[in-house]
Parts: sequence; structure tokens; C-alpha cells
Amino acid sequence: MPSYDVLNPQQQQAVTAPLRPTLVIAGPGSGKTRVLTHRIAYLIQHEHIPPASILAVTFTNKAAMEMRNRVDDLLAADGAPEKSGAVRLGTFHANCARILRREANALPFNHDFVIYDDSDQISLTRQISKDLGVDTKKFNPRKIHALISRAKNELVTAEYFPSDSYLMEITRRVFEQYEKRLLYNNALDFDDLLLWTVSLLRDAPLVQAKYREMYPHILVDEFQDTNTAQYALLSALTQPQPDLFVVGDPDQSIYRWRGADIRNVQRFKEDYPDAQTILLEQNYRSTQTILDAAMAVIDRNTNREVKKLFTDLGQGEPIYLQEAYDETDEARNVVDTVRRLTRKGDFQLGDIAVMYRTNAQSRPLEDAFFQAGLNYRLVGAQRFYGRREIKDIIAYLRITHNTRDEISLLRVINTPARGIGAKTIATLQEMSAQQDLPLADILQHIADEEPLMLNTFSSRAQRALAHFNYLWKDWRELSDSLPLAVLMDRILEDVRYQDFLEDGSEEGEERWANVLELRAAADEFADVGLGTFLEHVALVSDQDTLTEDQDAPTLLTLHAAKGLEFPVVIIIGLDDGVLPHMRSMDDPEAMAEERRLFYVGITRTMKRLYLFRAFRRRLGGSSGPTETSRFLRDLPLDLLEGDRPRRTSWHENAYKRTTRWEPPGSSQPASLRFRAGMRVRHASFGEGIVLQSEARQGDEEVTITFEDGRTKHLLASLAKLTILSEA
DNA sequence: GCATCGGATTTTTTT
DNA sequence: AATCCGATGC
Repeated sequence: MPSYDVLNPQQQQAVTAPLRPTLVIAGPGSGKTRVLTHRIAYLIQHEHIPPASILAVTFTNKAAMEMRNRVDDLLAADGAPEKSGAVRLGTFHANCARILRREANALPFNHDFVIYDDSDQISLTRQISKDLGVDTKKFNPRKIHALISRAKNELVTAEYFPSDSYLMEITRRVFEQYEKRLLYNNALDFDDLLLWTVSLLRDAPLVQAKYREMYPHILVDEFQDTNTAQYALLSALTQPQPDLFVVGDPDQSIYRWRGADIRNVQRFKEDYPDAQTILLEQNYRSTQTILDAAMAVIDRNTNREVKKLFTDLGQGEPIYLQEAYDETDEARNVVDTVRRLTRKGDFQLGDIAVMYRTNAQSRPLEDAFFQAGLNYRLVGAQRFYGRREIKDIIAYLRITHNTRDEISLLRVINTPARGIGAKTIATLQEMSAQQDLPLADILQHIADEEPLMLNTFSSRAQRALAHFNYLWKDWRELSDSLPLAVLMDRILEDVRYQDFLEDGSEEGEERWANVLELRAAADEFADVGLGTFLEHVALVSDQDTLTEDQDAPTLLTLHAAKGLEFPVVIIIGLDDGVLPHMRSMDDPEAMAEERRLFYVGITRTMKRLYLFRAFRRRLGGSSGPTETSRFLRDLPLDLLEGDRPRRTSWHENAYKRTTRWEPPGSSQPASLRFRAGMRVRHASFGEGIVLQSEARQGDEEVTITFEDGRTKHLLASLAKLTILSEA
């Protein structure tokens, strides 16, 4: 795309809209980013707005960076002397963290606060539940925390948390403690970043005035996925008729479960009745076939404004459907497709993306790519920063930065094992609670051999604690003077972390390699310091780690695909229960979101779209037959090629793939003894699985794949087959 | 205090 | 299937 793009009339209208509330409803591929970047350049260049008074909120840090680059390109292309450097560009969370650190003196925590990620939040919830005597078996800390998080996203504090059921009452109590403990640990969770900023702005008029003045021009990307707290934040930051420019697409809202509320779009219209609404419908990304399919899918959702997506890129190729036997087979189909597409040089490897509903689905894909000797780029999955060894090292760094971070302290105080066992830790915690002193202080007292502490611990435990305290103190003293990576080396050495990991197993080697990778990352933060590094670690997203430098297919979830585009898209797992996901089946709102998710996936496609499914799939532990995703049946047949989107039945398609098919309804009656998916035993071939079975001149021909890999066509009347299990 | 084993429980998506 | 938790035995 040229750095200075030609804008269509609607885009032009949006870019040059008056500096008042503006809502841009942007269909997929309609040049949303183009509009945002041009708008920023326009503000700077034509409205002579100082870059520093512009705040632009994006969904990921990567999007922020890209936007900055593109704004700079635009400014440079026009010979403008300004740069975008001073524009405040980042996610809601990153911007809030920044404000909170700066204003910490007006808040009940100090500017060194750490940010608790998901697993820290769960740990804390679990600990509190235990302290309160809540049965964590019956009341899963995960679920409790989800309720707390939801409340916080809705700006509901513990005080106002409804307790209309036993579960809610339990949650309310945990919630109360949870908030206290966060503050006590000088820690904030993700939700706090938004929440504290909102309350700061609401309760401190001077601070509010300051930031209103600082950022009179605000732009928000992916507005459809803002939650209540984020909306409140925008309201608190703006005057009654602000220059608030929001861009979004209700059809692409896929974060309801995280508190995102599409109604914010409606709310915006109500709160700013004079807001100009601009609709971008022309698509510059996809072929008309892709758009027709996308519309066929999304039009089934109710309560939405129908958009007519159109393109002048032409009809393009049909969408290709393929049904595999199981997820391994499906993955092989992916690899075959990748090979076929790239062999003739029509597409580069990097042009291709494989998308799926759940991270677990990446596994068979990775195996298949590995076997085929193909590289791939994996977004997310087992998040790097979520790995055990990485969390350990981060925890060490965190306690060095913020001595009150108890969750991190408890994580590493005995990792690697150093003789500080559960009993000792419990005693420590008791003392801390009794004397109302942070654990760090207790440790120091013990190390100082204060008489009060002497008889509480065995001399062995005491020595272990004193030693740990000694190391810890050392790190704290060094943390200011040593470069980050050197500090990390020191910690690793002090605790003999390498020995701890490298137990001779391959896994251990891998984990140590991860640690070294973290060290390399830390090296890049040498001059900004520990605090910045820790914040970075807490706030990077999966998408942020996606680099363009490798010519390889991208593997990612549909959620992570938001905002991206690829010449070729392969969406796998189009089975009922996977997409739409099982957990959404009983909730119409959730189902609508599954549909939007599919819509997002389809509309990432520029040229070629492949929709794959597996007839049989392993879900969790066991595997069983699946049914074709109901979404597939919404696709107009004339857009499709390959297998037919029928309810089930690998067997009907496997051996007679056609390029075009006759309309459904011509299949055989179901009076056969064997059905695809059954397990059977044959006297000489052993156990096998029925692939297909069809009527043949009064008899039944059964196709079976046996355990040894052989596939046989047998006549039911002749072969001695025992049915072991129905499908 | 620690290692190991068994069992339960889980996984949807993520800033 | 994988992880995480808790109990058990050393």
C-alpha cells in the first residue's frame, strides 16, 4: 500500500470530520486503519494540533507501533516537519498504567506497583479462598475470579457486589480480601489498571482537568470491544462535546466474555446525540465471493444493522471445503494445501494463515508441519511469559523490584527447593498477619536473629530463611546499578537455576533455552530498567510477538486474527462444538458471538479461503465423531467447492470428492447395519473403525480402517464383523 | 522437608 | 492430554 493513499469519499469524510464526536462504523477491510492514520496526520498537519495532545488507543501494542509508523510515513510524504513521536499511542491498559504510575502519590499504592497477570490473579484468589475456609473444590478459584473480574469491568466494587446467592456471597467475601491483598502487595491486576484510572479521574477533579487538558483529541480503535470501564474512562477524559473519534464494527465484536459491550456503540450515539456517524462499506481486501460468504454468515445474527459489503476486486475463486477423518488428517490437509499453493509460486509461505477456535488445535498442526519439514509462526498458544520457568524468573525480578509482591515471593521462596517447606511458609504468613508486617520484614528480623523470632523455627529453617534473605537483599541493592541482564545472570547463578532445570531431560533443556531467551529480551531493556521491563512483560499481547521477518505460514486463534489480513486463510475445526464452541451452545448471545468470530475469520481473507473440518475429533481426553458446523450450512452452495457441508458423514465424501455437487437430499436411506465411526472387530484383521458403509445390490459394503493401518472394503454378509461400540 | 504418585479437574477466546 | 493439587510415604 502506498504511504499516501487515495481515500474514497466516505473515508475522506471521516478523516476530515469536524473535531467533534465521530463514530466510524467500518466493515472489514474497509480501510479502518487507513482512516485512523490519516486522521491523526490530518489533525497534526491541517488542524495544527500538537502531536502531544493526541491520545490514540489501540487494541494491541503492535497495532500502536504500526500506526505510528504509518502516520510518520504520511507526514514525511507530505513534507511535514512533525513526527508522531509525541502522540500518545497504546492500549487502554498501557496508557492507564502510565497514568497510574505518574499519579501514584494520590493513590493507595506506590509507583513501583507490579501488574498481576491471569495466573497471579488466580493464585491470589485461591490463597484467599483457602484463608477464608472456602472449599476450593466446590468453588473453583477460576470461576470466583471470573466473577470478580467481570464485576470490576462493570465498575462494581466489592461493597456493591450482589450477594443474592451462596456463590455470590462467597465471591463477595473473597472479592473484599482480594482487593485488600492486591493493595497490600503493591500490585494491580489488569482490571485495576482501568478501574483505578477511572476512579482517579472521577474523584480528583484537578487530575481530571489535567488529563482533559493534556489530551483534548482522542481516537479509539476497535471501539466495539470496549468494556464498561473503558467507556467510563473515555467519558471521564472528555468534555461534553469532545473531539472523540471512535472506529469500530459491531459485527466484529468478539470479546464479550471479557466484558466488552457492543452497547457502547449505542451508548455513544446517545451520549453524543450530535455525533456524526460514518459508514465504510467498500472493501479493499477480499474477493466478492469471500464477502458474500461473510455476509451470509453474519446476516443470521439479529439485532444488527445490515451492511452491504462490496468490492471491485472481482468474484475470485470459490471457497474450498474439505472434510478429514480426524484432526491429524485435517492437519495433513493443511500441509498439503500449503504445499500445493506455494509449489507453483502463486503464493508465498508467509501469505498463508491457519486459524482455529482454541489454542489446543494448534498441536496437530505443529506436528504435521514439523513432519513435513515446514516452518511456521505460532501466535500465542502456550504464551511465552506464561511458562513456568519464565514466571519463576519474572517472580524473582518482581520481588527485587517490589518487595511486597507476596504472590511472587511465595512462588520462588522455595523454587528451586532450598529447605523452606510448607510448614515454614505457613508460619511466616501467620507471623506476618499477626504483626501486620510484610513478609520481607519478617525475613529480615529472622536474619537479624531478633530474639522474638528465635524459637519459632528450627535452626535449619532459620538458616535457609536467612540465606534467602541475604540473596534477596543483595539483588535489591544491585538492581539499581547492574544492567538488567547482568542482574538476571546473578539471580540465576545465586539460586542455581540452570542446575534446577537441567535434569537431563529434553524438556529441561528446552526450559533453560527459554530462560536464555528471556535473558536476551532483558538485554534489550538494558537502559530502561527493571520497572519498564516488568511492565512490558505484563502488557505484551500474543499478537505483539508476531514478527514479519519469516516466510512461513502463521498459526493463530481466530481471536488473535482480529485486525490482520492474509492472501490465503485456512480455518480448521468447522465442527459443531468447536466452532461454534460447545460452551456457547446454550446461550444465544454467546452463539451470536461465535458467529461473529467465524465472520472475523472469513473476512481476514484476501484471495483464497479454505474451510476444513474433521469427522472425528479428540476433545480433551476422548475422541468421538462430530457434526459439521452449523455455520457451514449457512454458506451459499454456489460459492463452494470440495466436500459438501452436510450434517456429518465423512463416509459420504471420502472417496468421491467432487468439485461441484448436487443439492443435498440425494443420500441413501439409513437402514444399514454399520455406520461411520463404529468400532468393529474382524476375525483376522482385528479391531478397526468404520469409515463408510453403503448399500450395494442388496448387500452392505463396509469400508474399515484397521489398527495396523490397512483399509479394507468388506461385504457385511460375508465378513464376520462384531460391533464393539456405536460411533 | 521432599519427591512421587494418583486423582481430579479442566480449556474458549486474552489485555 | 496435560496440568495442577493434595496426600502419602520416605
